[in-house]
Amino acid sequence: MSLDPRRVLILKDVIEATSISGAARALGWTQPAVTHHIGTLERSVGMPLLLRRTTGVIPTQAGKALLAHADAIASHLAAAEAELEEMRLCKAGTVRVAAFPSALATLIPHAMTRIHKDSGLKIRLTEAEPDEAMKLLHDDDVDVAVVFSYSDTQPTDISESFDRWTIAMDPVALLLPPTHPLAHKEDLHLTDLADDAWVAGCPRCREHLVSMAHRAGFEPRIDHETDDYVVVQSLVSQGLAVSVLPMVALAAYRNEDVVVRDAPELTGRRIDALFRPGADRVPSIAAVLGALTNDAV
Amino acid sequence: MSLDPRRVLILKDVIEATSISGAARALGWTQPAVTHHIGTLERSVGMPLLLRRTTGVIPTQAGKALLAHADAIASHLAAAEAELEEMRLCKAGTVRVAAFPSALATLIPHAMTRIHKDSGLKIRLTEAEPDEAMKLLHDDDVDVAVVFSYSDTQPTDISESFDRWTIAMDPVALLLPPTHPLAHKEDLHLTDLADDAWVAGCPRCREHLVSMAHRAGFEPRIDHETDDYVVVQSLVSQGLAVSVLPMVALAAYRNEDVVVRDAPELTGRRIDALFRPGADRVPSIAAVLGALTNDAV
DNA sequence: AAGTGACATAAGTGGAGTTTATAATACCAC
DNA sequence: GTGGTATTATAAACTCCACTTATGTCACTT
Repeated sequence: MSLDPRRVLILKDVIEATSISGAARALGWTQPAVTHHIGTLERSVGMPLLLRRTTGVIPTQAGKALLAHADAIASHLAAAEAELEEMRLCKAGTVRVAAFPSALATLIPHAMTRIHKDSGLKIRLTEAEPDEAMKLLHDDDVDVAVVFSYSDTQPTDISESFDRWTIAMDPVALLLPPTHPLAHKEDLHLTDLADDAWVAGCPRCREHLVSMAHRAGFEPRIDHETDDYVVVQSLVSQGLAVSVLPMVALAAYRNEDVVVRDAPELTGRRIDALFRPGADRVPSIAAVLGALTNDAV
Repeated sequence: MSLDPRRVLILKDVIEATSISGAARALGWTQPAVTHHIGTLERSVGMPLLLRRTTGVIPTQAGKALLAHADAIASHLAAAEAELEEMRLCKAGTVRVAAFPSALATLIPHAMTRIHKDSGLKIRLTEAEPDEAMKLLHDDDVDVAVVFSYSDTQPTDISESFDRWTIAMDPVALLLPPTHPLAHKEDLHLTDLADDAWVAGCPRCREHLVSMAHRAGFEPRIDHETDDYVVVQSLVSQGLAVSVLPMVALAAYRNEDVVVRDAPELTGRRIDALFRPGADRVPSIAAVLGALTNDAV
């Protein structure tokens, strides 16, 4: 027969109180209740654990042996309780976050300083483009994936399997070389740049660019490709091409030799924090999500 | 709120089964029962411990933390169970026995070899005269006290506070020098030795001797006193006195130059194994008691 | 001898814990 | 797609465990 851990702990109380009724008082119970527990415990081990005296009880050898283990069990329970309490207060624990580069340069640092200020949470950051970040999330390599998505791209099946908190809407801006003839044209439209050379970013961004161009009525001539927003601005500043970049990327790095313009045809992207369904009820993860959304400007 | 150790162990089962229903099957329960336990456990710690998927569950960080402690608790429970099982089967444990010298020389060795043969029990022996042995028992310095008592001495209050198993009745015999005129007299009575010099043993034995003599109608002349049964026989063999000794003492050592006789007035002593009340239900102690009583001839 | 505090036992009761039944959801095979 | 089979949660009913109350006994104390 198997030992009931609760009764083992009751035995510990009894031995420490040196009497059954003493333990009962300490537990806020009546004496027969404790007597009954000890009785069933003894029946389950098949021998007496206590010798009854009119002055109280004294443990047998078996009782002493069991007491030693009971102490260990009680310690572990107490330690677990303390640890969980710390977690509940976000004093401990690590939340693993994956984010795309420009978010890592802008949104995340704000959120991290806020979290460090009012909790003891540790954050482990991983740089990853959205698709990779979602894979990390799926494989339980991260707890939160900060991703972006364009409204004109189909949501992938994997991205749908997560819950999301939307952090921010991130508008997209046009980038022109200062020397570009239309750099300062009023009422600038996308079609004005139908014949220009373009720099495209990552596959998703390229797709978004093409999609916007199609809606405006032309096929963009994409001469260069890079997902590095510093390189994009560098190419533009030297007059080699025009391009688009999200404002968050521009907030992360801004080349002064680039003219930033808006155009009515431009559609933005949405920045989401993804997490495994239900994970937002875990306090530490909720704290990170909260810090991220509050930081949105 | 305090953690219920049973539920912590259930959580361990669930995580190891990777699903609630899997754990329920393993436990021989239904799935809602386990769901309920996990639910109350989560409520008691104030945060989710598991993330629910349709394919099963995966532990949160808090769940993993608790799992670590659950493993430790389960180990301790298993270890305790194994240890107690060994004790129950008398494969382990130590029984501390106090006994008077002649018992230590005769009864105890027989019992010990028997115990060593069919159990792994360890025995720790202490030599002690009855009064001292009872004090050791009272102070929990030994588990069993092998003592003797004469029917004509009042039981002390302390000896009454123990339970006892009677090991043997030990008759007492007369010791005469071979040169004694009555050494081979038929129909020998105690009064025949009313004018002889006597050797008396320990205080109890002396009391017993005097008591027997009084009943026979004389006051014995006690010239020598020693509680060493070798010395007693040595004195008798050299014709310095007559004496009485229990048969167990004679079995331990027998001086061939002493004549051993019976007499109708002689009353024997009882040899008991004393133990704290209830201790005979402890298997290891019961084994020792059993070996002692079975050895009685 | 009465009082006190220990333990055990019996009987009654309330609630914790379990089962049965049902529903929702996701995945897999056909 | 659709049916079958996983998983989960939830509601309601029932069982039995684990308490309490009440009582008895024993030992020590006054």
